[in-house]
Amino acid sequence: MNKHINTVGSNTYQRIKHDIIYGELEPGTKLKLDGLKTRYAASLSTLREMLSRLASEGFVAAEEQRGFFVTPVSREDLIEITNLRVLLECSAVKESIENGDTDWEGNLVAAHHKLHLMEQKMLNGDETQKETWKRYDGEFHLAMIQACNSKNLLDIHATIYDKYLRYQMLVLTYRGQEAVDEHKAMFDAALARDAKLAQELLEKHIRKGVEHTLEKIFPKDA
Amino acid sequence: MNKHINTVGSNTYQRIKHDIIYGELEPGTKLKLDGLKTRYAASLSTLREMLSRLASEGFVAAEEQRGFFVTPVSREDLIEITNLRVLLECSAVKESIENGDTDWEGNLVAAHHKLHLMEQKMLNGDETQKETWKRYDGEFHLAMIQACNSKNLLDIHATIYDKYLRYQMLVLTYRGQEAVDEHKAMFDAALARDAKLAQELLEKHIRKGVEHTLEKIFPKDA
DNA sequence: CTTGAGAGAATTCTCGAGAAAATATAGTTG
DNA sequence: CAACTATATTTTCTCGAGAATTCTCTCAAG
Repeated sequence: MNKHINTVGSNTYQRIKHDIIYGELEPGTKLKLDGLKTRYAASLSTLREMLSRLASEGFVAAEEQRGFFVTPVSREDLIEITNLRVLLECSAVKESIENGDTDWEGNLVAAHHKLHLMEQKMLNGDETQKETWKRYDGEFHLAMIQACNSKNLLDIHATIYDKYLRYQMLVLTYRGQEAVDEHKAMFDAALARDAKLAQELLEKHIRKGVEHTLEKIFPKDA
Repeated sequence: MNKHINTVGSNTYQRIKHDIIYGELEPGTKLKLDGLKTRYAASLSTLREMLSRLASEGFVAAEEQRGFFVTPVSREDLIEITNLRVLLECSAVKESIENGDTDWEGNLVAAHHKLHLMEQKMLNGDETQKETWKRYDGEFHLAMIQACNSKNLLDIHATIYDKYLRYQMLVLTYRGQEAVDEHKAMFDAALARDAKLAQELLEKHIRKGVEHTLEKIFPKDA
């Protein structure tokens, strides 16, 4: 029971980050300290500290003497995020498959199982838990790369994934059976320890998902 | 002269970051707020804000309710940093070479020239400006990937490079003619727009440099 | 000699107030 | 009417103080 210590700071940090990722604070919004103070019930110093953190992670844009903004979204940014995710996650999945032990396999099986259950629900028309589904999706992808033996890589990937997630939340589209099959195929490739195949499937999976998102958020570009 | 960065906060941020990278704040050191307050002449709130930022970049380790520490160094961490740098920089150099325009070439030529001059000085025995030399080295590597068309990638790379730089500063060894030749070869490959060759040379260059460092900081591996 | 409890000291965490800077408003001039 | 200047308002930036938590040292018990 690794209970999270509830300091005011880390609590508001998590809430602001969540609100940005899940679109409750819209891209480009000016974050006036006085407003946040009432909304999150924290002091200026504490808020600044957390906004600085979010700024260096890239969720908030900080302009000297001019305040904080929710980082804007753009077509180019989504493309960059996607390419980075492909680069990092493919590299990590290779390492992970080559080094993963029994524990890793166990966690992967569990993660895929949970995701698969949720996907079945979605296919049957129950779309009430999209946020939970997306969480299981993220946990599955994390489980795939967990054994890559690089804390640094996992940290960077986590941030990139959250940025990707924000774009997903702007549309929250469900690709249905197609995505389900892709997850299953990646899962099988990982258990079969076929790193090369897993990498190829993963890249296709990521890029296909983003294609949908791109089309919906930034349609029709020259 | 777009140089208006004179808030107390960003100033101390830069100084602390510099002191960590250049070893003036040793790895593992406890960063007591009261001590930093006198050393950097800033208030607690301001210091916390900047330490939080450095923590999310990975230069400082922050433990809830227990304060801040300079991130420790380790053999494993250096290996992770190196692998990430190879992954990111090789990917970026490919994009850069394939997309770079005339401006990019110009800046690259300039950066290599400055680096080369400094390398000649070093070869002639003038070792008084190692810090400047390392800066030109960094600027050359940055110039190589500058045209990769991904702000996100460049940002992450900059942080990873600074982490690598900290390990370099712990030993500050000079590989001499060997490294000079490698820089020249990469430079030529870039101008010839041979992305594949540049990637190979870059990976070898990075790994060779780190081999030296690893041996010096963490000698004797099982 | 080791272990554990408790008081005291040190340190972190949180807050509101005043100084500095940026933005908005009003007034003047060509 | 446009453009520039001076003033007023808003917002950010910086600071020290008090509350909450952790650490340290002493002392007693097994």
